[in-house]
Amino acid sequence: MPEESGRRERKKQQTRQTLIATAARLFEEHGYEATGVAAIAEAADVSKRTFFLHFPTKEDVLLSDGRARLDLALRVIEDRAPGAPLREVLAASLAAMIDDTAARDLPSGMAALRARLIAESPAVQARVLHTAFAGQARIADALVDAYPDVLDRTSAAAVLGALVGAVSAAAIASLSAGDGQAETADAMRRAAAIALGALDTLDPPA
Amino acid sequence: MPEESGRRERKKQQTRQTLIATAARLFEEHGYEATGVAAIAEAADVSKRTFFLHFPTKEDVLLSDGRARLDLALRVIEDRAPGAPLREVLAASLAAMIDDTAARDLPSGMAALRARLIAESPAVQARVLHTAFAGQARIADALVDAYPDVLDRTSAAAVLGALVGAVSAAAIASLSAGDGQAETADAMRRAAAIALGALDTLDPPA
DNA sequence: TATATGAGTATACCGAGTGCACTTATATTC
DNA sequence: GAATATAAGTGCACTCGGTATACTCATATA
Repeated sequence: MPEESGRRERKKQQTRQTLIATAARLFEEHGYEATGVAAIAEAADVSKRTFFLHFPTKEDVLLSDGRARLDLALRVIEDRAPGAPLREVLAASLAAMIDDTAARDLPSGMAALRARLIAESPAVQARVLHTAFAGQARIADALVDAYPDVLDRTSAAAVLGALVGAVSAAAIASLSAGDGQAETADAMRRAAAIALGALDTLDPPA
Repeated sequence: MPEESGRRERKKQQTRQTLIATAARLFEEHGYEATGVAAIAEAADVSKRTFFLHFPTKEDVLLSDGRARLDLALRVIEDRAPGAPLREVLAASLAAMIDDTAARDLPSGMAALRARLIAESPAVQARVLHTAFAGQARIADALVDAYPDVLDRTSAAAVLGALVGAVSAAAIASLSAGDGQAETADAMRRAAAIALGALDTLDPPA
């Protein structure tokens, strides 16, 4: 599969990457609120309109890789072994996301920048929460499809809410405490383990 | 305690209530996005500037009673019996918030309107999540102060994240499924029970 | 009665985000 | 290879949420 790799697509991706890198740099230098979209576009040498062609809001330039991580989690659920227990699949799905975060997001420094900007700007905070919540709902739907006998929609939402809430709260707490990458990844894994305990209520382990 | 009840304060509160009622009516009639702050202020016969004197953002006119609910939860923690176990205090704190929601927020119709607007507008959704998250952080801090031996900041964040995440996800899922007040309150309580199971990891019950 | 205070006002302003009509580079078709 | 379709990017005018400033006026206080 050629995967859309013509010159046009490459240039589009390059514009996108330039915008992300430029925005990150400017946020780093002057803070989030003080950096306007017009300034980002100017520094990336594109029009303001082009920025919004790539990102629906100013905040989204910080969340570009979230969708990939969501697809990862959904694929783990879809490709589960037949008869695999809910708890196991959920743990694997979550682990895939955390591992990806540890492998890509944390080392790039993007996660740390994002954590700082979350603390600084309510707008960023709100958008991150909203994005996480939307992703969480999609995973919950996938789980209901996969385990219609074990989970109804509301329970699935509750379980996913607990997992995502625990992991993201732990990640933010750890990053704002100044922890390093390894400690943060570890905090996320511990939070996942704590929250997975909640599943025993629905689906007791042997 | 006289509680600031001069004529000036009464008029201020009246302006505030008028704004809330007017906003609710206009949102109801024309939808959230289609109702501008200028229109709300106009209909309430005050200037646009006055609206922002009472509410920091357009969304906040829908969330006026959230702070009271947070104070309720914090007070339960503060007034705990000496030696009361973490799990119990946390459950009581959460129950106080849910009960207050069921007793005041749901019957007033405000919760239902809010639920509809949450479904309709990402901006409202984001603001609700943000408010919930901010409250969650304050409760986590209070818990760390109350149980310094059991909880560090990251674990507290994880536990609270799990609880708040579970309850809000369940509430939103239930409301957008068209459930009534009683069903929604019940869904929130079940979600809380599920997430509280997670606590056994840290603080095993007898 | 004199004075301080704080709610509300009018106006001009900023920045995020959109609609629209346009150009231009790349892809496709004959 | 020329003709044509497509889609990325542009420029501009616009809406709307939110803020700054300098003001008026009612209420509270001394």
